[in-house]
Amino acid sequence: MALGNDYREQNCFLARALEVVGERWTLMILRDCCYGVRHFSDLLAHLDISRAVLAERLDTLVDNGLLTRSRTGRQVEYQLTVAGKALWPTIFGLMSWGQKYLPADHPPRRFRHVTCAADLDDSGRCPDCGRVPEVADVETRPAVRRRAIDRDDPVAKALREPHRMLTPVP
Amino acid sequence: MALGNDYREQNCFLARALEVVGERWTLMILRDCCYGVRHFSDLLAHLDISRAVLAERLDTLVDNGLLTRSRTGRQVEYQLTVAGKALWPTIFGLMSWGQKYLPADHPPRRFRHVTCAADLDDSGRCPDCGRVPEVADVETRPAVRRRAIDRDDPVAKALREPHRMLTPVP
DNA sequence: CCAAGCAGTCTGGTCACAAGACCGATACTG
DNA sequence: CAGTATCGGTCTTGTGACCAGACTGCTTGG
Repeated sequence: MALGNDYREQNCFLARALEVVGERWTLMILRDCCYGVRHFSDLLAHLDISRAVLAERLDTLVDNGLLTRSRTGRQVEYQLTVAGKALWPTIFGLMSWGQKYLPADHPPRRFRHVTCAADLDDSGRCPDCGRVPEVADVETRPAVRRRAIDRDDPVAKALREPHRMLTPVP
Repeated sequence: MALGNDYREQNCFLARALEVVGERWTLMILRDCCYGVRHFSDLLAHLDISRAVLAERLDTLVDNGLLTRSRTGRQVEYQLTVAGKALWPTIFGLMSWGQKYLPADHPPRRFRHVTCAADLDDSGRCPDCGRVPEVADVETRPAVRRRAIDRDDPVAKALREPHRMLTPVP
């Protein structure tokens, strides 16, 4: 969060965490990685972020051990590490908080524990087995009523069908 | 998050949530409110934030229904609404994520469910009753080993003793 | 009335971000 | 092999956010 004062602070790990994931776009990037997005160009198209900022964010995520970077042919692949995957409950928590307490004009995307086939509750827990499932065991489905105006990048298109988290998209 | 593009996006409540709480300092302010901090000057001293930014953040938090503002005598009091309190699990989640996955040089502050007298686990759940307690039912205690250099504002001093969340501090 | 404390607002300089041009490395194509 | 497309960046320029600190205006106590 390198903006002058970087939350240097009293015994607080919230400040530490925000130095890594508190910058603009970072959580959105991680959300997409949870969906299974792995390529620079896909993130670019899906997020409407500037190239420079995306490159910088990916750098700090790799540096801090939330993503790995690897070359496969002409593409570069970004993948979540264990630390990165561990942020999923937080991301999900923010999402369902927003859905519950903020006015919005679009219906919510749904998330389901695949092994129990039950939709997650507000805190990301599966009502059937009572546990908070790993990202890998979650499937996401588009909202029930589709929004009128929809994005048109490859990632958005792929996510119009049910999709297992972390599996490659598009 | 009013920086040009404000995450205007496909069916995603994460973007919506980040527009409200994704800006620099916002989550730190809410954390302090969870601790029970209620006055402008206390936040100012505890966070080392600029006055202008603090005023702006408090404005948007009040506007979005996370805090209420009221005058009591010469002071102004900020208090968490239901929506604001509902963010506690997310804040706690980020904190324990940071504690688990980020290197740091200081020991963690502890949080305990008062009715069960048990320390919360990573996901903010009480291992005894198995539920995620409300903020109001949580007590925070300073880290076991005190850090060498410590802050010296009223809030920091108050939090050197065990403290029930949401009860006034300092 | 005066002084003090609190909660802001104002100002000037610095830094981050947006948008888009440009660059280099790696394939594919003829 | 040269030419070209694609991908993943870097560079540049303008705009807006943030920081530090001075200043203001309201409320209360003496």
